[in-house]
Amino acid sequence: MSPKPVSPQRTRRALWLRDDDRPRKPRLSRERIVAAAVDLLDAEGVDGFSMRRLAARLQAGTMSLYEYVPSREDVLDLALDAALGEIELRQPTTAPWRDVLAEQATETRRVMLRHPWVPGLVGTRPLLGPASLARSERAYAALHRAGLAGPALVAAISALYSFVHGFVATESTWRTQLPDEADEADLRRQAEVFLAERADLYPTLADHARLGDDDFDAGFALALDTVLDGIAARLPGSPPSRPGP
Amino acid sequence: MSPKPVSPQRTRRALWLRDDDRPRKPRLSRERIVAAAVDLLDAEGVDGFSMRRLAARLQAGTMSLYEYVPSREDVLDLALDAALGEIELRQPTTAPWRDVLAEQATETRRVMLRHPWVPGLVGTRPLLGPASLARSERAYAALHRAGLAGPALVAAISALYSFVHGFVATESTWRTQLPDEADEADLRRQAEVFLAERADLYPTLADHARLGDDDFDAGFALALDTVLDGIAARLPGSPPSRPGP
DNA sequence: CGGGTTTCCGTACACTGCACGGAAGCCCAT
DNA sequence: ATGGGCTTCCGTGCAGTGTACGGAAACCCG
Repeated sequence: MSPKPVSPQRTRRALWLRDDDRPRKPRLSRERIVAAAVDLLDAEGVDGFSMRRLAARLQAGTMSLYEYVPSREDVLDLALDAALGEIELRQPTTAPWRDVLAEQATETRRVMLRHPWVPGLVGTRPLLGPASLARSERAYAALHRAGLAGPALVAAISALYSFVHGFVATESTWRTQLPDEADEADLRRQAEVFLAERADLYPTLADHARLGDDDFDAGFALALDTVLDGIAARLPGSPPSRPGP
Repeated sequence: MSPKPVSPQRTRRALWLRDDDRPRKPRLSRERIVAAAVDLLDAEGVDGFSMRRLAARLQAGTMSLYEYVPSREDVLDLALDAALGEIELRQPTTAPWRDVLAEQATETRRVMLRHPWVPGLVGTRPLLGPASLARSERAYAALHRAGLAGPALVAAISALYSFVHGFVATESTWRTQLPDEADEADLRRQAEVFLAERADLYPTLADHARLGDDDFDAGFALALDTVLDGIAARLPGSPPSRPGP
């Protein structure tokens, strides 16, 4: 009655949902590999990342890595969670929700900018690593204590972190597109000209969007505040803004 | 006095900032190539995308493509903008800002879900193609007419589209992680178990986040409304919520 | 000291992006 | 008509990729 009895592995199941117990004693280790992967990614970006180069950094044969890690893709999963693990949260869990969330958001951005390959990967795989989950848990808890629950809670967190990830992703592509100071002014000017030439097509844009000439820090703070305002408006005991359908 | 007289090309300059005039008459064309690229990406995802496979689809030699397109990376830029060009906007520019923005956001999401490789690419390169710019222009115009300008305007748009991109990126990874109906229930259950097992570490999460079991449509609508509320609160002539620093 | 387990890794295969240089078609001036 | 130049097209080649396979060597415990 079952036409397909066993399909051995139809999609790569997220690393976090599997488990793996390897006893014994090595020269390499998963930790060492992941740490080296983060370094390599910092230095060369995701394009310059390869298993051979990673192994070389560890002074090991390429295939030795596969004793500790199932695939290149999984190394990226692990490196991503390791990087996100650098997010440090000083605010006590009992602090006002807005402070907790603001700190998380800015810290997340700081870490993502320190590892410019992170934003690109975040949009590519589900965040189920322990570091990601720990971060989510704190955010959920803060807003739950503020009175949200169920779908409204999920939506609020979702709005916040979708925004943070999206913002830093585009910020990061802009920043790495302007790598050294010399060409930076050059490219900015070129971008200005580019928009100015098309001012008939994009008049408002040409007027207001300075295309990466902006202060990203201030922009982030402003946009973050906007999102937090939106969340605040949905908290119990705040004026109903507009009736839903 | 100038130590580095000419550096031939230090980073790949965004395609849109270059120009290229090719007269004459071909069997291939940039349009045909880009259209085929979108098809290939739809069918095989970004991992299955290669210049050889693309050429095969066009019944052409691999190297013929390079007559029309400088590099694989540029093909991806072009395909991305082509896909974003499918965003259709029915609202007249004179409609209320909230309607314009809401339509843009949901249409963007629809298109991104129709081409599941799009969200992953968006976080990877600046959006300077004509389709992206046209979309931005409309959004800027709508909010400009509502009274925003300068950094506040930029921040509002930035909040909105960062959110949309971020949301659809994670939604998309979840969806493609659950490709066929058979395993879907399976993975959902596994994810539930996964969280339940760790309920001591992530209590709030285990309670409220159903981990992809949710209705993405409703979640998006809710979160989008939250962000729009935040923007509304910043419009001129709305009650000051909290004093800034 | 023998056998089993576990780390390490050389080799090999199928695949990638793209540089190079040649062939073949077209346009136009003479 | 003929020659030259430009522009398509693309075969070949190179350096590089992820990882399957199977062997070597080190260690543990009997």
